[in-house]
Amino acid sequence: MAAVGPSADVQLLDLLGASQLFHGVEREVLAEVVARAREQRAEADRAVFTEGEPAAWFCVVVTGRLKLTQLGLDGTEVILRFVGPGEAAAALAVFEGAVYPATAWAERGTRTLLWSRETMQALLRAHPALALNALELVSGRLREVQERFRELATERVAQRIARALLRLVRQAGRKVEGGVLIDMPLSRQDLAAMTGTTLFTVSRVLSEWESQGIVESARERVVVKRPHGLVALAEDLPPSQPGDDRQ
Amino acid sequence: MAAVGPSADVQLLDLLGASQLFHGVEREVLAEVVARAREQRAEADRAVFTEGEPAAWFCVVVTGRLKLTQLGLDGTEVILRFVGPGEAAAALAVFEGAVYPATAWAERGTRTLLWSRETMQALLRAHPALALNALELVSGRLREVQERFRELATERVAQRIARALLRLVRQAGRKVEGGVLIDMPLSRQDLAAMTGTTLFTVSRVLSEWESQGIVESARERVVVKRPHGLVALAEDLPPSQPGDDRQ
DNA sequence: CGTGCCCTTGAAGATCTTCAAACGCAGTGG
DNA sequence: CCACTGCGTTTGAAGATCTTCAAGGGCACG
Repeated sequence: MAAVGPSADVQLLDLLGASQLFHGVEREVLAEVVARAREQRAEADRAVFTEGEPAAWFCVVVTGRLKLTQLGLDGTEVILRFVGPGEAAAALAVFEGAVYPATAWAERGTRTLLWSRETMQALLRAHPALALNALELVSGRLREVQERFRELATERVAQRIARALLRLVRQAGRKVEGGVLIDMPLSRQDLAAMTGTTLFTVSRVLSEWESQGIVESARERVVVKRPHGLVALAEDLPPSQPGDDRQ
Repeated sequence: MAAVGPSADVQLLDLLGASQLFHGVEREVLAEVVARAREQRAEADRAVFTEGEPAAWFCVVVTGRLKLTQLGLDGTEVILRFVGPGEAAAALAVFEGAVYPATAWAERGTRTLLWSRETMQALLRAHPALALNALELVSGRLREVQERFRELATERVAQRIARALLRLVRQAGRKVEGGVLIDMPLSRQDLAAMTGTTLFTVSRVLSEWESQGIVESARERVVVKRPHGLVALAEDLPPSQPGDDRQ
């Protein structure tokens, strides 16, 4: 872990200035925020922070990605969401609770900015605009989790997997020949942990969709070939035809 | 709907002063807040606000209770939570989004305080302490929904029903002879909508628990006779003995 | 070239939903 | 006062959905 040097400041200012939490705050405040940050390269296979531990650091991803998980009583892992560049993690821990409500796993090569809980709370108190941004941030996240809760409560597995893939396309989609690649390592187990099912069921569903030409999948890799097909499945509409996806 | 008269001010000041959103703010601010509120008696069988409609009012319950629901695509109703006296509803709608993310149904005799979206946002901007309270409020709610999400994703129906009952005991429990009454009209369908199952399954589970002496239930009414029994079910522990509950 | 990890597939079965029928209590109106 | 009626509830039976367990395949990486 190292203090942020002046050379990195410009990039970081841009990153934070475009982030939901810090957007719209004055340049001088942003400079103060950057000055108080510590940068860290996350080590692979080690959690950046761990569910249940005292909340010490607020976190913004610079490059790479975090995976936020919770553990069920029986040890089943649930994936809450992925955190990409410019996005914040551990907001809850710092704004409200005393412990992290989730564990954060870093992809290889992930770099993060960290602020201590105390620093973050001081910044919020000193700059009301920041507190309002934080309120918006957390509110948006609440809306999203409530929606996922409703989906989990009312929809079948295939439908939920379709939704998960569509979210991932929006979040990490990259156009490739013949479709949209979800540009991150994504195992069947990951998809299962996102949708409240098992890796076996995910495997079966993806195989079925592959035979219908909706997706193409390999080891930790999914390409969505016909997004409209997934939308139809997610919205529980009559299945679309292969031709429906041309634009 | 009527402006709040001076005679009601003292009670309302107490109620708001003790609420999560307004606690700790200065008396004069609180007075301003009350002055800007409108009080409303909710009509039975009519929604106080409706999912998907433009967010116009922020809401705090004075007496009675609101039931917040969402609709699934197929019309299945999901209950997000209940809102009691001093608690806020439609926080999301006002702090972040443009539309209500849920529908609010009032119990008979429910009275609410309402602030327009614009008023609420002006108050937040004018009083940073209020924004920090709001941040804490929404953060706490996010933590709670994430936990319920995990439960829905990892636990069996009976376990989730046990948890729902324990939450209701905490929220609306009233000691009665032989147990704790959940002091509100609570149908099997309600419990099903809280836990992502069907009223039939809830009925079967409650019948089973009744035969074990854990609960006693009637039409829209549940008495928890052995809370520890429910805790054991919720935590997936070996079943407790009837004697375990004496204090 | 082996080894580990992820993935696939089948079969069996648990869990839960769906549908149908009927019960019983509460409130209503005769 | 009583029958009627509506609504929440119960219960059984059938079956859909999904999980669990087992076995094996295949790709990437060392």
